[in-house]
Amino acid sequence: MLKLENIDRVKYTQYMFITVRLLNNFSQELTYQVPQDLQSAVYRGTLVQVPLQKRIESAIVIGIEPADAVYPFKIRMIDSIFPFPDDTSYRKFATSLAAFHQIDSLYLFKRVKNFLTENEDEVVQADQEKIAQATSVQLTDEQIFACDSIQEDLAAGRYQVTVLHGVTGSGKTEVYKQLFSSVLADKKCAILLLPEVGLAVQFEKLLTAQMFGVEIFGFHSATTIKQKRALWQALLQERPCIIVGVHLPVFLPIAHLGIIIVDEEHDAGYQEKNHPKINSKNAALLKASLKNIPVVLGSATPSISSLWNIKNKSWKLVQLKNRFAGQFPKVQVVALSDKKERKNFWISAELYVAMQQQLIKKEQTIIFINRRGYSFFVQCTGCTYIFSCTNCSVSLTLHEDGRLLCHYCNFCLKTYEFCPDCKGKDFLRKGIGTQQVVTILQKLFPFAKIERADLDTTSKKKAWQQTVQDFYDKKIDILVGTQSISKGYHFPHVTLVGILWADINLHFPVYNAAETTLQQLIQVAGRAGRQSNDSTVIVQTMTPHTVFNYINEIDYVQFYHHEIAKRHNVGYPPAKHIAEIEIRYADQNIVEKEADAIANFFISMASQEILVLGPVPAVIYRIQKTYCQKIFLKSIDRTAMIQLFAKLDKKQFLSSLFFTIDPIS
DNA sequence: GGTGCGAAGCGC
DNA sequence: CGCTTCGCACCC
Repeated sequence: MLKLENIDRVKYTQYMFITVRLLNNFSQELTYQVPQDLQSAVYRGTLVQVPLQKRIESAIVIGIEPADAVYPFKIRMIDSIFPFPDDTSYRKFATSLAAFHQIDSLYLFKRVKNFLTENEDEVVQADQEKIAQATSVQLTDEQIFACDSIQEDLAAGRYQVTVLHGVTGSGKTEVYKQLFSSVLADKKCAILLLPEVGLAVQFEKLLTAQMFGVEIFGFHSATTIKQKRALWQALLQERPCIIVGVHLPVFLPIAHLGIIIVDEEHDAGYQEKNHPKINSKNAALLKASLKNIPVVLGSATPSISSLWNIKNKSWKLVQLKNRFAGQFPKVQVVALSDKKERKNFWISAELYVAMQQQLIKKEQTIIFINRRGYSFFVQCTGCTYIFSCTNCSVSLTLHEDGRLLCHYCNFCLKTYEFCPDCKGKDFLRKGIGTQQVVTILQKLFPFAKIERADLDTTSKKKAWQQTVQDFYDKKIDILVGTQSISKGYHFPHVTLVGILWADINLHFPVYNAAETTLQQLIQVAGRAGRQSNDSTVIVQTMTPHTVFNYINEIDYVQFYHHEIAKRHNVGYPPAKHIAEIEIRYADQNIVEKEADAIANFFISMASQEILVLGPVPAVIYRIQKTYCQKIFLKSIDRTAMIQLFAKLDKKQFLSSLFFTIDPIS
């Protein structure tokens, strides 16, 4: 064993010198040597294990140094090379993504390393979903056309985005399966993204059941460490496989990737919940463009921005217009404002009659409402005091058991007998929730079997599964639910869907409220009539709005023309881009002062085509005892906004800064 | 004089 | 970041 102190400079030169950056948050660059037998495998970007003081750390090679360099300190030898799949575009991908989000360029490497070094014990159990077993089917002409079109891009090896607009029940999955088969036959991998873990698990099972002799890996928060390691092994060995997940699959280095499919591409779930708010659909587009492979964006309700890109970025549009089975439901819009005689404010005469018919025909009904809990808030009639959370600036929500809960931090108030302000005892309850609806319906239809399925009950996984199974088995007549039932479930015996308050989110202060509301309504409406030719959707609204003209799936694309004009007029995505800067700190005064300083900096530095808005306190300006201010930038040019933010010296502020391009609220 | 904890310093 | 070392308060 050679002692380092004894090696003179001549002997040094037989080694290679490298500078590395550690994958923890230690940002200083360090220099190491590489022993001769490892030299041929070390490049810029190679992951290595290096000794640091008394431990071994992971690091990335950022530079190769001249062999005759002299250092004023002892140079230690790297320990080993970290096994990493041979993905030639990965470094470019990682740095581009980091630049886009204005974060550390090693961010992706850190995440990949973290999942490889995760502890064995923490195993999250996935939802067990029932898969309707569909044997392989003869493709329709539409499906064949879609496959052929995308296969052309596959064969040509080009980056081409295809928006696959397929109405609910049109068999997009069959197209995906076909594409996977050809990619795998070519000894390449495929990525399938879904907007939430539950759906990813479902698809993983469906593909496993329907595609034989194919390696399928789930890669999301519900996959066990063992499964993740098996996937990593497969990637190292460059075995062809399908990787299913929400965000993580696009972050992986993959040697031979053939295609990326993003299902339900309009869904907000693709944006990560925490900063950096990486949108895996966008990340997929970046990855595919660097690798020259096709991307398929599937949806029954494609996003306005994707439809815009068909016009403006030569994306392709392929449509599946026909349902496999069953006809589209009849959509009926009724006004809740109308003072017609009815038993309860929330149940219109039309809905009441339709539900009664259902019970007589012994067919199932879904009642949809997008609110959690019993009602919105509790207000004192004496002094108008509203109970709100002590940590967050939002009103507390009343639950069935009388508790008041904060939806952001789970703060809980058990009793509220007296108003803390005026000691009054009279309270007003506003709004509507699933629990209240169940109570109302139970009164109206005393003999019907009614169950609820919202986020509250969904968190109790077992009970939720049982409810879904019971509904599937027709043990329940009426299911009252929130978002959670609108995705991925096929209840063939449902012939009536009632949407209680369709415009509940329509007047929310976000630019895409109409788009997301319509997408949600179509999604829910699509639960009806998967097997029947006579089904109905009743949409109850407080105030009339043009989006309700487009609920019929066939008309969806028409909505684009209506909506895009509005986006142009007010300068919102996709016509213009938005950058959001969040400024957070525990002290309110400091947050406000620093937010002003940052806004002034932007105003002084911004070019003509960047608009600076704010600072404004965030809608929920206090979450878990942290204050938050926001500044928005608006411009056609995303890069210009990124460069402007990059110019800001972040170290001078106490507040944490978070930067997001085109955030989804 | 021992110890316990937070701040400061260092890593190749 | 993770680990070691330094220094001061506090022990009774």
